[in-house]
Amino acid sequence: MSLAQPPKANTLHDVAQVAGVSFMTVSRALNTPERVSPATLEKVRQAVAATGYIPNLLAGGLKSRRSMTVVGLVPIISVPQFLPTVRALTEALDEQGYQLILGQMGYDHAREDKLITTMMARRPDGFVVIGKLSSAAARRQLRAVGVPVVETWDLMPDPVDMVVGFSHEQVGRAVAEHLLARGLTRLAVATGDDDRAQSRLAGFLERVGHAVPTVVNPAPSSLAHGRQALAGLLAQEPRLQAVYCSSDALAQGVMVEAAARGLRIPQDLAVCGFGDADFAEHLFPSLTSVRVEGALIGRQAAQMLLDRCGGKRPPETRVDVGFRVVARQSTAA
Amino acid sequence: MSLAQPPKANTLHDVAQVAGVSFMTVSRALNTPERVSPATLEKVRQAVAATGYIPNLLAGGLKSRRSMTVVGLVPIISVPQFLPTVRALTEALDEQGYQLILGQMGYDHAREDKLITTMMARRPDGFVVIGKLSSAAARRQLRAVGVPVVETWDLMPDPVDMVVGFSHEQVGRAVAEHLLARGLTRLAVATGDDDRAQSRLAGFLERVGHAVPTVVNPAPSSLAHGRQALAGLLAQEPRLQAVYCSSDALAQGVMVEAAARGLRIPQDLAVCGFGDADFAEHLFPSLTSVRVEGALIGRQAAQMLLDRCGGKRPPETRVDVGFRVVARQSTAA
DNA sequence: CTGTTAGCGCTTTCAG
DNA sequence: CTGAAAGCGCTAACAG
Repeated sequence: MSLAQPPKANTLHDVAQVAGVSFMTVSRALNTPERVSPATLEKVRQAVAATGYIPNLLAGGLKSRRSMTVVGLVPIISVPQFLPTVRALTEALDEQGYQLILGQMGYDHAREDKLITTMMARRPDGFVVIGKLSSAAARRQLRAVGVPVVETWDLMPDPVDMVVGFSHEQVGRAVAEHLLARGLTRLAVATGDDDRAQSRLAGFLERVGHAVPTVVNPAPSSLAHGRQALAGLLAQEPRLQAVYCSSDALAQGVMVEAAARGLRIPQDLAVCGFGDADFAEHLFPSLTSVRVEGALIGRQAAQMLLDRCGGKRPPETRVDVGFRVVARQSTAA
Repeated sequence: MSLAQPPKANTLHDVAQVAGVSFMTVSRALNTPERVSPATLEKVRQAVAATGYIPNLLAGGLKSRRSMTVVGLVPIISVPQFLPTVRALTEALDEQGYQLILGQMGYDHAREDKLITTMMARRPDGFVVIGKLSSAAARRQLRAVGVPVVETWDLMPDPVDMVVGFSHEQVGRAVAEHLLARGLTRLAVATGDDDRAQSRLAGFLERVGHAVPTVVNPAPSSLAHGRQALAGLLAQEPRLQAVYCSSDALAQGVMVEAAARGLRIPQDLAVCGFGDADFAEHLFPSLTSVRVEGALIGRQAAQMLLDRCGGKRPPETRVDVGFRVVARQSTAA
């Protein structure tokens, strides 16, 4: 071969030699310092500093069966919607010494089985999934292994293990209610084609009580989709009064297209988004949306996972974080 | 203790037993199938399927010193700017059997040392950093260990190891040139306070040749910051002709604030962003911005890293992916 | 409180 | 082409 193996890093043995104790004592000094005498502890501390020792978690994990990693499965990372969750999750895990291994499932459900098998090879201590696991094989596999799993951003009736989310159907109903309460009756929907958006649509239609003009675009939805959607919806129903959009990006697109057509919001057209992105309240006019505590979902998921990893009290297995319709100018009466 | 250890998964031994060969042969069948007879290969294949065997990469990595992981360090994951890079990086690594471990450094440079030490404990085969490593200690440590490092989104003169990015000063100059060429002279800047944005600002001012009204806001910048910024800039110079913004989110905020004040774009105020977010070309009016191939950066970084991991040809050590000012309506003459 | 003894599951190396 | 031996660096269990 050409190159030598990567250089060997210092090990517990090296530190032990410098400190003049057994390597096992060094291990204890690092992991359970309360079981080591203060004098020894100090010697070890200095030896660690002198050698620049960094533990090898691969080795530790092999023996202890705790890799101190959690796999995070997202549809694709470039969807802003879920970033607060990923961020909070990563931070919460990091605080406890766990790291996040990122996996992208794509919206087509195709990679799911392969990805989970790949990830299992890393022997993670848990899985956090944005959305639900849709592959029966994957669900079976995870259950069989008994690894903790938190599905998020939804409240499916039959989670693999734990779940923290909210009811998308309720969101749909609440949005419909919000619009109807303002006397808006000629409604329409611009929505992504993912499961959650479809659930919201179902709830929306249930509350409205009849079909409405609808444009469905492939997830992840974008501002461009929103512009196209409004064009399509106006073609179906020129006298449209309000549009519910399955994301704030979509809603923004609708607002842009409305502006381009000289339609005033909310006088000529009311708009409601979903997700309450950071920009929603700062648009002009400000955008009515549905606030979801994405960061809370991430923190909660981390805690549920770590509780279970620690073998602590049986953690909550199903957490509803709720949501809130935030009324702003775009749907003002 | 309360709970038993997690259940033991199948090992090479289990598969070997079923297949009626030695465990070493199974290992070869999986890793170097060309060195195993077709008949044996088939037996092993069936045994793997029957047992549902999933390799243990922790064990493999311990001996081989190749963990098949790469650490990705981002400022914070919730900045949309870098997502195409993270996405492409994750995908490119996954294709080669590598997974991405995510680390968030924050914009304050404080966590850098601690984070890198934490990550080193996982013995990654490489690091990809969005931005530059600023801690001298961290840089020294990484160099000492000899682990491949790719810094991205910038072209610093003294990278730790490899670098793929572009010149932010050149971007600043190009944007200034673009605005000046349109006869706009009363310019202003709304910018984030991160290193890269500051470099662009420096290039911008160099080309302009004199100071201009400037509002600096803490990264990551948002639409809300953009609105505030325009308000602040107009207070400094009511007859403003053009604003360069260090991100498209900021630029969008400037556009929103302009709309709220009844200013027409570009007639009353020209606006230029940076990053060419997906929404830039679909705004109304469409937003002039600076296109950077974020996904290319991710793919290129992955390739450089894996080339080096494979001990292949000395890979490129410095790649300039360039950029392009995309002129749109927001700066039309 | 400290040390010794066994591996964790795999890859490397060396023999057949 | 296949097998046996050794050990990666650490933790768990048991001894002192």
